[in-house]
Amino acid sequence: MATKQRGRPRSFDRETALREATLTFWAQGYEATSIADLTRVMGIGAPSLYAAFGDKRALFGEAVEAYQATYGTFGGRAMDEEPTARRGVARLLREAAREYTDPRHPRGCMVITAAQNCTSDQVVAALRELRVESVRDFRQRIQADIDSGVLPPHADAGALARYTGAVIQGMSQQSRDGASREELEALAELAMRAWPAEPDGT
Amino acid sequence: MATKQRGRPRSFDRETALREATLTFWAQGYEATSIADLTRVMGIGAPSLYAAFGDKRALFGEAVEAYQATYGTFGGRAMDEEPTARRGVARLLREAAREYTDPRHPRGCMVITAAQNCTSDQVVAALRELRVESVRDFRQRIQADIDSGVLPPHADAGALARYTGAVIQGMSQQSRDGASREELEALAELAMRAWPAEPDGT
DNA sequence: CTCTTTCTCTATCGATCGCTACAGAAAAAC
DNA sequence: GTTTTTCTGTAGCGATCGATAGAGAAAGAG
Repeated sequence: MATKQRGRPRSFDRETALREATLTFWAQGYEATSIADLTRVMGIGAPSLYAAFGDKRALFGEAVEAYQATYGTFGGRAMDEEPTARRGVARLLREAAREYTDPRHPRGCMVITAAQNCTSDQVVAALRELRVESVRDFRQRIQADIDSGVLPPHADAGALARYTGAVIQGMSQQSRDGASREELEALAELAMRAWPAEPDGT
Repeated sequence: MATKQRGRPRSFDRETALREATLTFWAQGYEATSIADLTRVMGIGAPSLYAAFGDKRALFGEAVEAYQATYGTFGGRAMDEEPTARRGVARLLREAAREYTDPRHPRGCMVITAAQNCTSDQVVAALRELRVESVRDFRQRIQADIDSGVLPPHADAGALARYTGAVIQGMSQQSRDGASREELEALAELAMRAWPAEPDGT
């Protein structure tokens, strides 16, 4: 694996370049980001970009993966670490308010925004699949709580899951439209009132 | 005003052409729609397009106006015709579920989707202003109900307004991701549970 | 050192972008 | 009919798009 490479080694750090590309795709979207934009922020020439990452679509794919592995982990962590679906979603929304307005990186969620108005069906479908998948995960988690009596039997797991996805997408859009962290936190707290109460009253 | 025009009259119907342009901008967004796309769906040549509408941005501006004057009227009508802000928003969300999934036109809301990932700051800002304005209108309507005792005094008009905007944007995105009318209706009904109750219990 | 391999830089490819000059066609004014 | 005005179709403008060919530079292998 780590065998000595022959020939001239690349003169830039691949991870750093990918991180810059990720931030640019996040801020501007897939199609609105040109190769010229990428070579500028990555600090490399076009041939180096193509040699290291394939083509624009492959680079975007790696950027989405890098996003999910870093900035996008808070959602899954909230759902995994909290004891119930309701608590998980409440924490996820609370943390999304902070993440989506963090001044250290672009606003909103890359998976939601980066492939909007994109002429490549393949790119559109890839990110849509990630969004649909996360709603499916919400649903399974909520249904488990209904089955085990943590949520009342009349609760609608599908509707709650889709509602949660919609609130997240709305928060992403609101953050891009200028909403502050405090405003999104108030929005998130309000959104949780739509949930049925758990037996212990939380 | 209706004086006889000299010279050759235009051979296409301006309204019809604008309607087709609106549907295309709605489906694909501002930047992803090329002049070639527009001339094809409008059935005219590029010089006719520029003579009748100015340039691409002016045509998009007219398309947004045409959208608001037709497909986009249901929201304002719901808020105007219902006696309270809560009832107005409930009806707005219910009707959005139908509008956003109507098979006779593109899915979702044009004002929300058409300027995403757009390199023209001017176009981005124009649609954002429309979105911010509608949240401001929600807020004023809700605050009036709080002041008159229709909603409880502890209600937060700003948070409720922003929450409403976020739910609408989330519903638009969910419709584009494949949600059905029935699914969006369930989502809308759930979203209304976050509202404080009115004195009459509705 | 020389040889081999790989990366980097310049320059550019064909395609498409928004947009328009120009000439001919069509209809009202006379 | 002729003249005048405006629209339409062809053809193409300069700029930018994603992507690459080819030559030179830089490192390990021998």
